[in-house]
Amino acid sequence: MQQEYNPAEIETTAQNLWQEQNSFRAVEDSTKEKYYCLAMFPYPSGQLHMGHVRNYTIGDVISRYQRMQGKNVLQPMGWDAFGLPAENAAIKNKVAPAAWTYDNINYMRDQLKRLGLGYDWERELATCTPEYYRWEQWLFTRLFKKGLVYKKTAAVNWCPVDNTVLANEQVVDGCCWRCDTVVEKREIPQWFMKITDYAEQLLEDLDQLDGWPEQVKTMQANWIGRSEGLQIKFEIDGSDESLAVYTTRPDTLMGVSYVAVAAEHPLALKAAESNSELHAFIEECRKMETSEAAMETAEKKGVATGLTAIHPITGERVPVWAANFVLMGYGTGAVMSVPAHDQRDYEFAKKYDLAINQVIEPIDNTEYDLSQAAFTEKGRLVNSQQFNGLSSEDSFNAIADFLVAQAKGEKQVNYRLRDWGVSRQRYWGTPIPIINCPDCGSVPVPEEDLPVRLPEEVIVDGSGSPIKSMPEFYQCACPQCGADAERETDTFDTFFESSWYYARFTCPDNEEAMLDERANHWLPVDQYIGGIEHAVLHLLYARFFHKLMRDEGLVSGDEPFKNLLTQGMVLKDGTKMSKSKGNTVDPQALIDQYGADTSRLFMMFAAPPEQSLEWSDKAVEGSNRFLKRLWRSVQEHVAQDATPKLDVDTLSDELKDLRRQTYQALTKVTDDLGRRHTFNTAIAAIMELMNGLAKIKDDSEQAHAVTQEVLEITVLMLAPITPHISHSLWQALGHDEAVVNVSWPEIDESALVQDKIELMVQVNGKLRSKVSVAADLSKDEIEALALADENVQKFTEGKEVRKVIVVPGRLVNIVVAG
RNA sequence: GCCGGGGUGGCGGAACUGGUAGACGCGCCGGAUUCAAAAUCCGGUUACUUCGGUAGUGUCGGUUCGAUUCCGACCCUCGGUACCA
Repeated sequence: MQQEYNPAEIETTAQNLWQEQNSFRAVEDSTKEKYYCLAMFPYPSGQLHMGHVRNYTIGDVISRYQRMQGKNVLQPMGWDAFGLPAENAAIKNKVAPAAWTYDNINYMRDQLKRLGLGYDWERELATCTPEYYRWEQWLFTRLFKKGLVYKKTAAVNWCPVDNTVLANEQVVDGCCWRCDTVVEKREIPQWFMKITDYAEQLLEDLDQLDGWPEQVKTMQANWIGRSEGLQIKFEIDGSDESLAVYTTRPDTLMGVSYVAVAAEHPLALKAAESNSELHAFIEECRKMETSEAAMETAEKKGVATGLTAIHPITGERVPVWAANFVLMGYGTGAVMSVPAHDQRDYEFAKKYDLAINQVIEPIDNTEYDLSQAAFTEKGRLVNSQQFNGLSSEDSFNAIADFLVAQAKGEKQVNYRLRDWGVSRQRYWGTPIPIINCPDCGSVPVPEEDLPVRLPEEVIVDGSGSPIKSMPEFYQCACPQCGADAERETDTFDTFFESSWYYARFTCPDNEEAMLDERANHWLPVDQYIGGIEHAVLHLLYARFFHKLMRDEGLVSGDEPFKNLLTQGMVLKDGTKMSKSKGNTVDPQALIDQYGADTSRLFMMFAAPPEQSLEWSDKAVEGSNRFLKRLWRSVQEHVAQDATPKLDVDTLSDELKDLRRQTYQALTKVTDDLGRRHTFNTAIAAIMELMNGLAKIKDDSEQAHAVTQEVLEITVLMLAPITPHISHSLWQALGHDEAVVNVSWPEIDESALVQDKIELMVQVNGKLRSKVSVAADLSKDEIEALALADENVQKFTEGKEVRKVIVVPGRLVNIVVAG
């Protein structure tokens, strides 16, 4: 069979066979080691984008490789189907979000199949179906009864013209993205999950995650932000009220020159009633965005409230200011300010002419000049009465003891992590299963009434969620007292759905329970793969959910994801490819033109998986060329006579070298695919091997036998990456068994033995020569050989040899004087 | 602002534990093949050079026999920043 490489044909053939044989159906089997490989499921936005192709190819390469290693592999796929884009599409195209979403799923499922990804499609799930979301409604009501969820008011972005809540993404430069109106903050009641109850565990258990990248663990630890400090009470002069502040630097307490409260702080609001300047300032702060980046980069502003606080130790009177950099939702909504030792307080004090009192001096007795910047390091206390002379560290306890004794303060562990607000004032999400009764308050929907179904036949027009004006949805009877009541019309944050789907994949068909014993069979996920942009939020919420499910007795482990691979972004024009930015490239054209194998090979070859990949539609040709060359090599090889038996003892040096090169490549590819996940270097090694094979001009029988071996190993090494062409070529090489069921090749150690090695010779760190030596030569012999080398002597002649460094198997460095 | 990445030829990248900087691929240049072209194959390709070498991995400095790799300061860029997913 001598024919052209025709990807469309061979890819269809291979995919049909996998489907007929149910090759990727995962069945629980206690006799084989399980391997659960999961790539983050997609939002069904319409078409696959390059980020998906990259993500799912990585997952498929790892899955197929582990399968060849003999593991029982589970690789499922589903749809993160609730979310904002469906509502935007609904407004734009006048289609219901459900219909739009299901259409997208159908289209994208075909695209995934066309890429030859080995999923167990029997486990497919979509989070927008009641069969899925009923279980998170169920869990929520359980957590409600445990006291792990609660309601409180929190700020949202509000567009006063559209009369709707805006996501941060919908706020552009402080204005509504649709009508350009200045966005306001509005406080509304919302549901929260007590993730802070799990802060300590979420932090501590990071230590269990050996298979996670350090950077992700660091980001999560910083996000949780555990700190030890003091909560300190300041009395308000001439009032019964007091003000609590939290500080991690109680050593600077004696340098407090003012106290700052959030604009929405009750004290500020009260003072504003008789202070028009303060009132105006609070109004101005209401026009601020809610995002952290916007708040932190905004100009620091404040207004004196006219109130005075009493210093808990000195009794000194200090002013209370309202400031835009103090956040009501964080800590106590008030901070003590020490301009001499905090840079932000320093700048604020300079701006508003407030006192700057030094109370810490450098430990090395140098003078610190406070005229330019705050002294923020730790040191020794001065101007601090009875605490003078103590170090910052020692004063922590001394000041804490003093305040505790006087009931003016206490030690406190604080977290930067805030409770998770899960309410969204949107339509396309899971209805929050709560009924609001005028008498009983918030009542969870009883288990037998679940799921609370989201009506799917609706019209979305941008004026808010349609279910908020659907009495047939929200009117109901209180499950406790039977009185007329109203259902919650808010829906869950879509992170809710994506926080537990990995577990549901183990038993998506269970209609009686959220999870069953199959969860403990497959979990934890052995390899999780997804974008680095999920390093904190999604991955932290999923870890939190796992612990919630564990404490409900649904799963047994502490952590959901054993190993994590954070893939870099696919960039276009230097920035993240995303639908919202409109810079996506449709991979369909790529697949149509070159086939799935070329697309997969290119994505894996272009960059290592953790790095970002700048898209270039020109650079695909090379990958295609390589596959065509491989195809031709195999066809030319099999066109010859039947392959004779390999006799390794009679091989020429050239053929021995080729075999060594082959098994060196296999060693590298095994390590690159299995451990390092550097698919680009694995592919480079395979290409090098093919280049090596092409150089052999030997048509002896033994050359033919070695070629057969080289090609078989090459086809198997490529099978996880380019499964279709490997399927076809494996058959061409004379095998009946489908390559999808073949094991990873064994390394022939005897082929790797090398008796001569090449050493680099440096003089003063500069490469001057290379010597070929026997592999077992001693250090002294190597040194003598290097010193005697002609090229080396040119640089050592007449100079004193001070030192010779021999690095076995690598190099010799001769250090000479002058 | 804060947290975490990244910066190496014309381009994507390699160098895994401090030991040959530029593997592999793209592009480009030259050659073979062809009536010609495409495709394919072969060779070359960091810069400078007096052809001996010299310089060179964002910038500046340090540690070391030896630094892309470790340390310090800085610049640029990307991701996240709690309602995009």
